[in-house]
Amino acid sequence: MENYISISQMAKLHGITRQTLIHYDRIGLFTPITVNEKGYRFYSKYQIPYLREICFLKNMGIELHDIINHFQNRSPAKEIQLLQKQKKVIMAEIAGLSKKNMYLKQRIDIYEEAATCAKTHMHKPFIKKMLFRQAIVTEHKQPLNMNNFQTTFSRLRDSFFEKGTEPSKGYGSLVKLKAVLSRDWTRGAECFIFLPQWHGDLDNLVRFPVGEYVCLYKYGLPYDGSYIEILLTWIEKNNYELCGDIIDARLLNNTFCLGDNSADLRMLQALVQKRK
Amino acid sequence: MENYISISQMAKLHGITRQTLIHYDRIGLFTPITVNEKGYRFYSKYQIPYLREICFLKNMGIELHDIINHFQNRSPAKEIQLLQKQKKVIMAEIAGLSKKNMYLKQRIDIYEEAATCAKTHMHKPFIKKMLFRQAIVTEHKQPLNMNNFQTTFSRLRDSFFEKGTEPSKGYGSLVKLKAVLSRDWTRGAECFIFLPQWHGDLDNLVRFPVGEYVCLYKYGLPYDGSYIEILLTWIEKNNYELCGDIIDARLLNNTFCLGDNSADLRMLQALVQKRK
DNA sequence: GTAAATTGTATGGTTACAATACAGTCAAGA
DNA sequence: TCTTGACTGTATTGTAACCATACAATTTAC
Repeated sequence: MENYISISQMAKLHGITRQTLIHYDRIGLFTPITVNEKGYRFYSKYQIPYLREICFLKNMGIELHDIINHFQNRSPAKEIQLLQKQKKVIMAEIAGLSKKNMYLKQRIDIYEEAATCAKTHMHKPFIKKMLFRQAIVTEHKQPLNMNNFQTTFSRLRDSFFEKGTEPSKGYGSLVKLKAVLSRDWTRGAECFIFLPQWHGDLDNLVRFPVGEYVCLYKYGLPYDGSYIEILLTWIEKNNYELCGDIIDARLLNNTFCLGDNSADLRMLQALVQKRK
Repeated sequence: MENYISISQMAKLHGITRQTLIHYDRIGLFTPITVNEKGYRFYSKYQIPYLREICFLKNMGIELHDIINHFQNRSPAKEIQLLQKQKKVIMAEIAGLSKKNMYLKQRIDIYEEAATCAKTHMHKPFIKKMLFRQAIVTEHKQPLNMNNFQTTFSRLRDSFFEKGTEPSKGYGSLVKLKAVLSRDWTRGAECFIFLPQWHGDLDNLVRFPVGEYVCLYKYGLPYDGSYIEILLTWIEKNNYELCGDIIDARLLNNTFCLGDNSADLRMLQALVQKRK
């Protein structure tokens, strides 16, 4: 067996294992050039480029099944087709992973804000510049109890998010401007979900303007008048005026606080401008 | 069972299947809030956010096993850790896929060149500007037969490429300048593999300069004097002069032409400049 | 001649379900 | 009341590309 290569040598030469070569033999992808009377597999030097090619295609993520088919009837033209097809697959995978990356970043950002900023600013209004944000919105089902909150949110979510996309930038409730003026906080109350990406025309779309917002971290349920009053008092005292609905954004997923609303961290955000 | 949600409804609400919920029940990831005397599973509305969270983490690519562990002892701080860890995983995956994408592009480029350009230019010298290229190189083992070609190439390959990286830009042989001058083509003959990416200091590195190359497509083995003569004659006639070793690059993997060297497409490339 | 290395086959495990088979349960219409 | 169809349960097999392991036979090295 001078000019033959044993299975372990062949495996070592390609950075794969003996098991893998046995597997390839079984599925008919790559078989030894000869087998002796004891059943030992022997490969030839000239099979090396073939196995390299198989390993290359495998490393490119092509399924063994497809590699087998490809080798049934191989030509440079067909190889180009196969590689181009796989390139598309890989680009689609990269696109998918990038999206996941974005969702993760958005979530992490929210949680980190909740973990750090909230401690220092708790219950005290402060000014913060907010970037442009979009949300989908719907009116809260009345009366405002936990059950209806759930229902409204679920419905809103299902109206937009297919499985796969995730509302990773958070969600919350709106205290409408007219509600503020009438001190009837839940009047026309709305529920929203921030959109993770830009979207054009949607009929229930809200665009939150860039600008200075008076913010306040708090725990508990939305539409809690006491915090809104604190916010309004601060705005008055500091010579600002309210320019729109007040956002009551939930920072932590409510699975962190089932049965304990005191752990439900939220952030009030009110767009303001200096009074002239 | 007024306020309960059946398994199929719950599945539909989350864009998953009944099977999946049964599976989650079995592995203890997400169990129904109650089971009736007939064994029917019933979920609660308040479990929806939990399942959403599970689906989110799952869609981010986190293993169910890790999600189970995470829910054993969950806190915002630990969730941040989990998400950041997953973000790193995903970024590593993107990096890996991008590399594959590059390898595929390089292969496709070579094959397309072989498929299109070769037909029009076959056996006729032409001028082409080449970009900067790097290769690792080693001397051919003498005598120059198929066996030694294989051996030299394998050894060169193994000296640099670990499993995972791929010599996707092609490889070939060098006809040394001194060999050309002495008309003894295989004198000091060398074997090289183009590097897919920039590399700094390597002891067997060759950098092929940017510049004008006289090229010629041909089939067959390297060190075939007749084609080199054609090239040299053309250079002379067109008032150029040879400025370095002649590259004999293999364009198609030799698995396309085992036992039929006439199908072995190669390209001679000789760096030249106009004679003053 | 013996010990160590290598080879063979066979089986179970991995992940997150999908598909299928088969039986029991439930609500609605004839 | 009976039947029909929709829904539920459990159980089993299959997926992809191997890895790990067990155990027996064979070869190689000393």
